[in-house]
Amino acid sequence: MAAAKNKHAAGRDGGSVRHPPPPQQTLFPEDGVAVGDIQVPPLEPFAPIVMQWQKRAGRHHLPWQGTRDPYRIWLSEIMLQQTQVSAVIGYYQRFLERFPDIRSLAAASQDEVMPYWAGLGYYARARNLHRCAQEIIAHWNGSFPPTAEQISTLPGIGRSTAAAIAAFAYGERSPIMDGNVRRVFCRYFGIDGPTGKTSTEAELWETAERIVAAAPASLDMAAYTQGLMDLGATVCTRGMPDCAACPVNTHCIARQTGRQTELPVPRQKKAVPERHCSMLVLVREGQVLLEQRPSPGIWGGLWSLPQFDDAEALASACEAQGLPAANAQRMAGLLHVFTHFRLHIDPWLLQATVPVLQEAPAGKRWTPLDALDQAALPAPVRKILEGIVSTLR
DNA sequence: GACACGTGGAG
DNA sequence: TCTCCAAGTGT
Repeated sequence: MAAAKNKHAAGRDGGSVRHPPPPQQTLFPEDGVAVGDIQVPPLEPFAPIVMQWQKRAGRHHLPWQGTRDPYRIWLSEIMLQQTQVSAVIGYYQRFLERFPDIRSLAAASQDEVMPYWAGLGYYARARNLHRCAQEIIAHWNGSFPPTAEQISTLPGIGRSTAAAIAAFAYGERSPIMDGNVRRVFCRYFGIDGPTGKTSTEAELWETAERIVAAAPASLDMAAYTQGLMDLGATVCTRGMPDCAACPVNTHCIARQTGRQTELPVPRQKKAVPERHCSMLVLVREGQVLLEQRPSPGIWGGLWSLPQFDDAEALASACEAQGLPAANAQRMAGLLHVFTHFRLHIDPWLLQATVPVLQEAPAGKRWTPLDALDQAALPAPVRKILEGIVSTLR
């Protein structure tokens, strides 16, 4: 154990954990901070302290807590990928009501599943979730594989999510690595490489493994795992961490060096391109024409408005179908921001007074305006249609 | 390693 | 308004 701890403390070739500067030197001479006072964080007590803190001061009443049902744990972990707790709670409860177990999910069609994910984002998660359910029914006799390594072979489940499921459902000692853990570790161990960089991520994973390896066999892995995330979410927060409330503050490198707001170091950001499109809101007899988005791709599997590069393309497509494009009214435009581009949307409302497109073309569907609640709409499309419905009323 | 993939909350 | 980024994974 001492060897492992020492190896970690010393930092490895190319790693960014720093050797403590020699004693008598000062890191910030103007502040008079004696570097000799800075201790390399000890590894062994970390996990037990976090575990005990979780039991005392962590979160215990989130909807997916208090169960060891892998299905519920899995669902929550997928929904929580890159998504804040507050956004997930409602979706989680509605989803479970409709699909209470893995068998009901596997038996459903993707079109039955997507409405329960619409608005949550990252729709490949829902498609993979559905595929995963069917795979578990078909190849794992309806129950989750017994180890994190096996769980991680399933669609939509990477190393961290697999570890979380195994830790919460089985108590397996596999570490997770998410935004919370990343922030806590970067600060506590003074890891200052850019997050996302391969070497930094490798160092973080290795740190996570060493902590678990150094912990006593009595460690409650579920509580430790939860505690790590609770710590990052409620104490070691991004903006202004509450170091006074932190159970591991004494050895935290960031706190000792006043670098709480510098760590973790974000990776450099790229310019976000702008895109434009026009969307057709074709209304006929209280119904609107929707078009299913191809997957993979943005909004894959959801039902959106027919989309065109610009107003001219929209108009010629209308005319080609015998629709009076000249009667289309331009509605208020809106800007929708994605991670990797910004989309300017110009919606055009066309109310057909005579029967048009009696049969919806392939990949399209007439949807009653009063059934949009249950439709799998992208967020901005829902916004557009809500505006239209209130206008027509 | 780079990029695709959503949405909304916080500061 | 604008930036950052949240219980990441797949290609």
